[in-house]
Amino acid sequence: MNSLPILEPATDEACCTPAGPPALGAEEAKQKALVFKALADPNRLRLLSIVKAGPSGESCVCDLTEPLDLGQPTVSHHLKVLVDAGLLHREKRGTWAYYSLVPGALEQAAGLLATL
Amino acid sequence: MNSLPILEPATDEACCTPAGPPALGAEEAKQKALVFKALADPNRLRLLSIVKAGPSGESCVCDLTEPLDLGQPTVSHHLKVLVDAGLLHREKRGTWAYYSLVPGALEQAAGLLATL
DNA sequence: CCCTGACATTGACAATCATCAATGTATGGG
DNA sequence: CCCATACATTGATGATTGTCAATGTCAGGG
Repeated sequence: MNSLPILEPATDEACCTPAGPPALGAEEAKQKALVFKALADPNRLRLLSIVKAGPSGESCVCDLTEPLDLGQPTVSHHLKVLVDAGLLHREKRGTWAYYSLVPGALEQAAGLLATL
Repeated sequence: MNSLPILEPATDEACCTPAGPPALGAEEAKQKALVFKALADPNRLRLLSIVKAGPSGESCVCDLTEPLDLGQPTVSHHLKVLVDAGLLHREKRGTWAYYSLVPGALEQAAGLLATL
């Protein structure tokens, strides 16, 4: 659906905040908010944490369903949100689906706060 | 209501993720999610941006209502959410209310992503 | 005092979201 | 070919949330 804003040059204004629109353009703000929306759920934060802590750097859904005490469809839904936000990567091997952190995605999300 | 998690030592488990609970505890995750929930709205991101870009580092509500094209009660509501999240500071002088960034709050929020 | 201006609070409503049960799809084994 | 397993998708439901209109509060000016 949506991914991390790829550092677009603020498709909004010309150069140096010409006093017209506010510092952060409406469209730019909407893009950045999508990333934080994906992070704004406790269970999704835990999913990211588990995937990150995994020994091989990746986890399958069956490993994620149990520790969260959530149904499998719900976990699948959260994973989809994180993939759409550009934070997780999905790779299907055989019957299993393996999720891993997109390299640098968390750092880039953190960077969004510095460029407000 | 709620503020930035003050770097608590993860009131959850004993020491080194003893394989029982997942990497990020449920309570810890809920606390961190509160911060990102506050950031998960385009208009609130723009509010932070405007306050940050302000020449004196602070802005009153009347300066924030117009550029966002929102009603005054709505802006007041968003500002309250940001204050409750520990991101903004409110100071009332005379008839006006001045909002400013809590020093280091954005950096601390960004740091939450590094310690997932 | 009353009146105006700046802001907060309340109540209501529509929209979004998190969750689950049920069902769909595809892969691998027999 | 059939069945079990792993995961995704759909539909429904209750809970949050963003927004506004109306009202409340409080300071300053006449």
